[in-house]
Amino acid sequence: MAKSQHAISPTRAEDYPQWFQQVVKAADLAEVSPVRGCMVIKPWGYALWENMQRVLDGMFKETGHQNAYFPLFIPMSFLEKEAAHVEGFAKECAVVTHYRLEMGPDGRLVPAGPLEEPLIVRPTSETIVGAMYAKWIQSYRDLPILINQWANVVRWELRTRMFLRTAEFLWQEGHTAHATEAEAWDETRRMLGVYARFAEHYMAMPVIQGEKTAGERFPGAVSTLSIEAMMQDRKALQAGTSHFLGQNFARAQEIKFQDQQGQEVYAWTTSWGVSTRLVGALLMTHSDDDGLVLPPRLAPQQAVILPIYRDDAQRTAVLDYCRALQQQLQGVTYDQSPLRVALDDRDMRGGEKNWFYIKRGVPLRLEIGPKELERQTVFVARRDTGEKASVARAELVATAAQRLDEIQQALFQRALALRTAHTRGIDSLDEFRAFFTPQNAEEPEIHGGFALCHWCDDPSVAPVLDALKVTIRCVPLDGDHEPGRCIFTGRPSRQRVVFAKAY
RNA sequence: CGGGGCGUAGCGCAGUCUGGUUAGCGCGCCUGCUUUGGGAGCAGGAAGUCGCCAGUUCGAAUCUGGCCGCCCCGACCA
Repeated sequence: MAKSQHAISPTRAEDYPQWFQQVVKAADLAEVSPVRGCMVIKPWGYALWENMQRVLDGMFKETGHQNAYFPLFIPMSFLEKEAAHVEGFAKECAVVTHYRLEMGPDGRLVPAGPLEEPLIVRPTSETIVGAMYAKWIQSYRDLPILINQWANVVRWELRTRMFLRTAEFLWQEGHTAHATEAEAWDETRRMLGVYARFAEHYMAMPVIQGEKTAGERFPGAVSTLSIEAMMQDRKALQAGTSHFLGQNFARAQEIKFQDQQGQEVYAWTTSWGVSTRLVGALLMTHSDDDGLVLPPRLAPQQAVILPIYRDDAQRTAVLDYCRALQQQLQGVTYDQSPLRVALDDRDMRGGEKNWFYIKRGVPLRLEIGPKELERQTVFVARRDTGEKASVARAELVATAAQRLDEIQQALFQRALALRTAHTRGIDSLDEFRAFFTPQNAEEPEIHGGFALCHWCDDPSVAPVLDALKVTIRCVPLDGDHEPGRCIFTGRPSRQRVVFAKAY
């Protein structure tokens, strides 16, 4: 008996947040853990993250960075050093106050051995890294320091969603120190560029590079740059950030050095990061009502071979053909690596196995049965378009890389088309309100998008945005800088900024 | 942390208002047979301290109190 038309219920149009949860489940990416607010990342989800890590790590190294590792725990006093930083993170920190457990009178364990100074579990590592940099840097010759770490961090979020906001998450955080302001600014922009390139070239996710307004800035930063992407529900997702920290942390933590003139001066620092949120971003950019859709460059498996047979005789012949095909395809180079092609000979019904891979988003499914053996063909199904065709075996091997590349490009173009279709320059407050107001207030349908508007930093703007649940995503770095008038106050504006509802 | 909802088999639920034999159903799981090119059919089977603790009662999944957890909506956030 065939199930409903789509593998995922509800569909995107019916209930987008529920659809998201169902895709995570159907693709077996992760599940909620017994630990409040934390998720277990399952092998398929983790393999995806590993691919992201591998590519990003290569990009960081190409731009001169080295990996290191700093402690999970940070003395509480470290966090107090930078005023804005404390305020930003204090209310969401896990705090370690004891170092052992004892059996209580009721037979249950109770914390014992109070710590003299509580430790916090890092929500981010600027302070512990800065403390070390203060020791490592004495001379301008010690600069720049360009370090990245892959780590987990904890932010005690009140409301969590898998991959998008969990109490513990995996990320990388780059921390650099420079002799000059200009050099630190270059670094901040360079790493934002790395993120943008990764998002677009690997994730096939178009992004807007921009600068955050004061209200959205990282606590303690002078300036925060971000990449912003539009999800399929037209909401914005901040997918990566790069902070110019100025000398704020350097002053707070005495990161100083002697310059060429023998003067003692403070260093200029930056920090930048992306997290497992990128997995959520990838999901919401490409997936459909049948489950996950993966861009080939990041797919843990780029193709899967599905043997079809009735009896043992067929099984042997089909599997031989499949193994030979797998070997041939593994000899193909795609994105500078051998093509990742799996052969699934599990004893499972054909339809069920097919859906297994549809839901997991494998870009190409290659069905091999007696007919294919006879004709020396492969039955190829494309995940992104659903297109299916019988292709000569030799031709498939010859065009496999090109086919994956087509999928990669098609996904990017489709995402870009969605963003373009729902990005609009808006010049009046009425139109702005209409753009961000759903037709059905009870059950809001997918609506809105990115509004490009003139704006000025005036306190009267905030209540209007709050009422609509709209935020300023960023001031685009490469937007046209035509001047105009703020749609809220009528005052002069230097350029348009991006407004959207956001995750 | 405020408002609302929910905890019963691995998952999803019914039963609770109106206490009463052995707590059911669907999916999944196990075994067998038949099947197998888009989510199989039949037969048999395993699996539950009804979230936890206390109370009321001859008797509690059901009533009362407390606690814990999860989900949704707000405020906060990568």
